[in-house]
Amino acid sequence: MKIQKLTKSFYLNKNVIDVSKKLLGKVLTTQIDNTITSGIIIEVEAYAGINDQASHAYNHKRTQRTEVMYEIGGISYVYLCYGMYYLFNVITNGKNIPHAVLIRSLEPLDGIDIMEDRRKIKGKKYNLTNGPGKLSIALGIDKSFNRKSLLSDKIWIQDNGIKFNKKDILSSPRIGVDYAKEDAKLPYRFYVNYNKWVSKL
DNA sequence: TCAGCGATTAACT
DNA sequence: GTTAATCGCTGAA
Repeated sequence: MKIQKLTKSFYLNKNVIDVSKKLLGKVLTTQIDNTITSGIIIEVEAYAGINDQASHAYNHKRTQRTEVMYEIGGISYVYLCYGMYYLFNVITNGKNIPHAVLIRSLEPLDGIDIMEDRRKIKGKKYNLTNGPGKLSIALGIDKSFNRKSLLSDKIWIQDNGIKFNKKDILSSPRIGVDYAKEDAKLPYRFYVNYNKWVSKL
C-alpha cells in the first residue's frame, strides 16, 4: 500500500464524471499549524460546467465567486453556503472549462479527536463528516482555503491504495439542487454502497 | 423516526 | 431586496 499525493494530471482529466468516481476512496487531507486531519472520500457530486444548470458556472456565468472555477484543474473552490457553511470543491479540467467536484462526505482517518473538537461533538459516531458542511468544519476548511493548489502542503488529496468494487459505486440525483430544473435529475452524485458515512439515502 | 423550520451572511440581481 | 451545492433542533406520530 503506497501513499502518494495525486498529481496535476489527475485533475486535468476532461471527463468530470470519471474524475468524480475516481475520487471515491482517495484521502482528503489538511495540515493546519502542523496538525493533520484527513478522511476517505465516500460521496461526491459532479458539476459539469456551462451546460449544467446546477453549476454556478452555468451558461458561462462569471462572477467574483465563480471566477476560480475557470482556472486550470487542481485547485480548490470553497464558498459560503446558506450563510453558515463552507463547501469544498475540486476544480478539474483545463483553463476556462469550469468543471468541479463537490466533496459531500468523508470517512474520518487521521486526527479524529481534533475533528471532534472542531465540530464540538464527542462520540456521536457517524455524525462527524457525513455532509459537505460538516466535513469542512472537521478539516478546518474555511474561505482561506479557496483557490488553493491541491498540490500544496496545506491541503491535498492522496491515494492510499483504497479501492472499492465497481458495483458498490452507486449514483443518484444531486442533493439540494431543485433550482436546476431538468438538470436536477441528472445522476451526478456518486457514493459507496453500504458505507455508514454517506450523507443521506 | 421524520418533516418542518430558523440560523446567518456574502454575493448576486 | 433576495437567495443559497446545509445543518441541527423541535415537536408530532
